[in-house]
Order: sequence, then C-alpha cells, then structure tokens
Amino acid sequence: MRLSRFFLPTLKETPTEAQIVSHRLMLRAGMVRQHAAGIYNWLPLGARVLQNIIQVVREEQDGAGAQEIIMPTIQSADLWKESGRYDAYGPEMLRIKDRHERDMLYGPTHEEVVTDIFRNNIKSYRDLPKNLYQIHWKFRDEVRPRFGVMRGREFLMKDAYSFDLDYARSKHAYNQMFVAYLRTFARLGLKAIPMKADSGPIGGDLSHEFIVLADTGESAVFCHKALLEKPAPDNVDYEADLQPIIDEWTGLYAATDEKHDAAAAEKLGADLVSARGIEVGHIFHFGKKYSDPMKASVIGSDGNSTNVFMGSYGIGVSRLVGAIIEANHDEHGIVWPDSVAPFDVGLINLKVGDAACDAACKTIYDALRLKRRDVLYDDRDDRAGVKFADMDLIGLPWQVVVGPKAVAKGVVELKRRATGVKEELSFEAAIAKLTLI
RNA sequence: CGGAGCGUAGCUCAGCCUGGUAGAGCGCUAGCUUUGGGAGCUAGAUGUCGGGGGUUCGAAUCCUCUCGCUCCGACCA
Repeated sequence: MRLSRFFLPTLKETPTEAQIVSHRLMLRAGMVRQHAAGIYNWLPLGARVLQNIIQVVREEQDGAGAQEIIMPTIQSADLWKESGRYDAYGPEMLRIKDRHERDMLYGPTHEEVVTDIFRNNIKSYRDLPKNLYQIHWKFRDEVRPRFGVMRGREFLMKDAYSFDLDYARSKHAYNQMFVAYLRTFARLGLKAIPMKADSGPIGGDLSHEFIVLADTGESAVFCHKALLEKPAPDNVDYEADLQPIIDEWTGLYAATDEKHDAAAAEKLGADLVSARGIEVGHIFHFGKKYSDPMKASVIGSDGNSTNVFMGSYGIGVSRLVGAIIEANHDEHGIVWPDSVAPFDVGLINLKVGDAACDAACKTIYDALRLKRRDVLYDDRDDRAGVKFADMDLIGLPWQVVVGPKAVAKGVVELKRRATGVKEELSFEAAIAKLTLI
C-alpha cells in the first residue's frame, strides 16, 4: 500500500477528549474516530489491526474445537422473557420496538439466542459436546463510556457457548477455553493472567478473568511473579485431560482488587507482583442456569431427557486493541506486536523523485510484496522528520529507510521499531531478513 | 445515576469577566527555497462561535432552555 493513497489521518496534537495513552494514540495514528459517546468508526489502520486480532482469536477457537456461527445483533425480547433476564438486565440493554410494536433489543450478549439454537436443533447426547462462538458487535448502554475503545458502548466481542451432558464434561469444555485463552493472548503479544473471578449477573459457580498487566489498567491486581514468566501451553491436545495445565496456572496466587486476600498475598514476600490490569477475557461455567428455564435438553443414553450444562466465554476484541497499545507503546507511539501489526513493514523513501531512491524503493516494495509481506510504502513528498514521526507513531514492527546517501552505497537502513536498533544492509539482505520474519 | 467541567477553523487553543460584529499556532492550497527526526519565506482558502429563545441599537461575550462531549465516583467484555 502506498501511503500517499492510504487513508491515514494522523494527528500531530492530541485531541482533548482522549485521556489515556491508547485512546490518544489510536486517534493520533488515525485508527479510529469517535462517532458518539462510546461508539467509534474504525478507519483503515484500525480495521486492519482488528482483523488481525480476529484472525488469531478465530484460529485458537477453531483449534480448541469451537465452531463459528453468526447470530443476529437485533434480538426478539421473547427469549429474554423466557430466561427471566428481560426485566433483570436493566437500562444497559438497548430496547427498541419494531414497526409492529414488538419488543426487540440490540444484543448485549447471546446466551438466550444460542440456547434457542441449541434446543431447536440438538436432541441427543450423541451430538454433544458442542461449542459455538461468534465474533461480532454488541451494544451495552454503559452509563459512562470512557477510555476510547476500552470501554465503549458498542464493542466487538468473541463469545463462545459450550453445551455438555454433565458437569465433568462441561468442566472440560471450560478448561479447553481456559487453555485456548492462554494461547490467544500470548499470540497477541500480551501477558494475560487468569484470575479467579465473580461470575456476576451471568451466574454460575466457576469463573476466571484474564487480566493484561498494564500501568494504565483500570484495576489493581496482585499475582505471583512466576505467572508472568509462565509460557502459554504449546502443542495442546484439547481432547486430553487439561486439568493439570489449569492447576498449574491457578495454583499460584492471582487476584483482582476485589478478590485480593492481603494476608495470603503477604506470604509470597518478594514474589508478589502488584500491578494494574485490564480485563480482556472472562470465562464462566454456569451449569443449567439457562438450559433449565429455556428447556435445552438432550436424550441421554438411558433414554431420559436431561438439561445440558453450559458455559460462556468472552473476549473483548475491540478492547484488546486498546489493551495491546497500553502494553506496547513508547513516547513516540505504538509498538505493535508482529502478530497484530497493521502492516509488517514500513518502507520510507526519504527523497521521493530521486531516481535512485525511487528505484530502490520499488525493488524492495515489489520483492516484499511478492513474498506476501504487508508493506506500507511512504511515497509522500514530505520531509524526513514527518515520515519518521508518522512511522514511529503507527508502530509498524520494521522500518526500511531508503535515503540517497545509503542508496549510493548500495544499502538501506533496517530499523526494529520495538528496540530502535538500526542496521545497514544491502537491498537483498534487507529483503531476505524481512522475508524470514 | 450522583458530582464537576467543556463546546469558537481539520487539530490545539486565545477572545467571554468589562457587549461593538472573530483571532493565533499547526494542518490545508499555490509558489520559491529546503531535504536523515514533525523546516523557512510569500500568497491564499476555511467558521450556522453546538442549537433554540430572550435582553440590547448591537451578543462568541449577558440571561434562559436544550443538545452533545469529557472527567471523578458507583457499575461493567
């Protein structure tokens, strides 16, 4: 992509409404623009990041055995009256009427709809287990949206729902999502610590929040130092017993502010980490909370009907964009992890119009694109400082700087955004290195 | 939902107290110069001063209603 044609409205100054660093950087980097309180437009750079995150989330969900579906954003209130939540949910739910005066709502979550899908289509224990997920937009009419996309009213969420015959199998489904979440967040370049949590209004007896440590996090969190170093599980066999992995992670102290047990934490001594955290995922096991009132049942091997055990598993996808920036930035701008970067490489032509520079850029641009690297080529006729500043701001992992002096020597400068380390390489060496990443 | 603020050019903001018909910097357009970390000069374009109502000869400025946004708190992926 040529930057001269790319829709990238970067800002030199920070708009007043943005208070936290991720919000400021998302506005300055031209990723989003606010439409209304807690509702955002995603411009090309932001949309690309969102798509990359979605892809990682999707791969890990699929890998753990979940299947993607798409449910409606607008739901009939009838199902919610059946589950008993229509009255319970409160003003956070955006309620609307259609032209026939029927009660509808913009879905804040989808337990009712997915349970309805299940009971209408699955009749036998032989069809279990099932885990259905979707990635799409939800709306919760928050009293006070803030922090940009970190607490929007409209937000992109991955929500999965598991259905099992009994508690033990349902716990296994829970464990599968637990492990998938560890892997997902690690792939996104985040340290997300699972912490025991209240299940809140969704209900249930087992729940964990996944908390990303970041200085600007909303809540204080405490955990054992070892959790920070713990690598996400690799080569997972999702059919095998995952409980040992879960025990390994939950055996170490980890608690949010509300759940913090100061006495227990004291015992950790120097191993206690106290930090700030952002909730990026939340998993619940809630048994028959919805299958009972909504009569979601299967016929068991004994011929008797039994209501299924369920769990639900959420990842705040749009929030993750903010969380990743909170955890990965410096004074110059965003520093994207490779896995979610909107482009792999930023190619800077310091002297547009100079035959040698233009030719060198074209060579590198074409070669990288041939190798399916995403390259943002800054071909604008602007000063070097502007280009460096913009490129640092948008935080692409690699920068290739093509200037007249270097090109005369047959080299370009390759800069790693995260470390600032620069090296001079021949065109071929630079291309080779960027192709290997 | 309680408390506190703010709406003036694309962005950051001044002007408001003490009423006289709108400004700066950046950005944008054109030209010249410049060219490895947000350049310089010249010329130019850009505003229902959030909206309605009122006071006044005259309102960005005073009064009033309203809409929007932000921050602190309680609540939440």
